[in-house]
Amino acid sequence: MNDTVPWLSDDEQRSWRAFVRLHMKLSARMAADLQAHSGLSSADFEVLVALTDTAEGRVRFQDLAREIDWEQSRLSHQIRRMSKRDLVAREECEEDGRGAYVAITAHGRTAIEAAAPRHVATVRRLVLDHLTAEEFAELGRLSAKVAARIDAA
Amino acid sequence: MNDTVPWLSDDEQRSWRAFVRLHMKLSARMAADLQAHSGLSSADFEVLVALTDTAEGRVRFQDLAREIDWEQSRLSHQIRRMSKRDLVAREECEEDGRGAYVAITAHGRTAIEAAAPRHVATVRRLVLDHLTAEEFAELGRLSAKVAARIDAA
DNA sequence: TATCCCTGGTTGACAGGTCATCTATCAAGT
DNA sequence: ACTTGATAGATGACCTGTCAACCAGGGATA
Repeated sequence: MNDTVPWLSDDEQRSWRAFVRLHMKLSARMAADLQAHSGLSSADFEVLVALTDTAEGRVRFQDLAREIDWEQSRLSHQIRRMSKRDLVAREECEEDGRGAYVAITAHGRTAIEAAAPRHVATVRRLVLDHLTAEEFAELGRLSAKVAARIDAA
Repeated sequence: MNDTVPWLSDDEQRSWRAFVRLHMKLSARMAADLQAHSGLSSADFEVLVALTDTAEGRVRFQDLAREIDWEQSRLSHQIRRMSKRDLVAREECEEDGRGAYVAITAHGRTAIEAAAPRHVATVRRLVLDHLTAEEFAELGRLSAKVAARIDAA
């Protein structure tokens, strides 16, 4: 089995490690910054963004899970915890007795609106400021290219 | 405060989301694959790689933590769990009564040697195969560039 | 309406991570 | 020796994520 899989070359190895390292540092920093300044975790933020992206401010569990690419049960746990903090609320689903809606609360809306500007500023400070517009666009293009094929691979 | 922070443009937003999305999918897939085929978590893998990278197969806690950029306590917990599974062992430090070494066990070595080829294959299948050599090098270059400045920012 | 399976969502147990706090040892200065 | 402060690492509480098992409501079929 070992024979059929060529190891990474030195250059490839360097690139790969840089890539992994960037993701590690970035997600750690962004999460810490968000938590410290707005009291929201990355998970909270992601859910709230998805909710504000919809017109009605409420979505079916399934749809939300698909939208942010999470497992069902992860979302279920997360929503339970967020409910306790009054960031979102569960609502019954009239059309389907099994289903349920997740709705953003007024408090949740306040929280994300307060958090968003700083979040954007952080993205700029940690990433955008260090790249030219072309470089950042290229990073996006390459990311999209790979991401699109990951599901199939 | 809102006024001083320009929102992301549509293009920037697209790039950023693609970037984040790639990270999410990739780490999820790699972790699942590793776990399923070798019984190791990403955390286990990272620790074992760092240990095999050293000549003696053992390192001081501090050095290991710095090497893989983890918090002290995270490493401590992780090593305790890995010890129970006989992947690593704690060893006393003669030079410094406070210190301790983490050493890879024979079983740990076997485990990582079994896991590595498939891991590399997965990196190839999910990422390298979808990019040209130039594109991948560029991805590495951009990652390194940003990562280098994150600590200071 | 009884039976079957499918689907939407929940739950409990457990691994992983962070934070604050604790213990033990070292290294200086007195 | 004796305090004092810094350093190495451990620990407990608590939050997050995964997995597998579960429960309840649809929808079809007989």
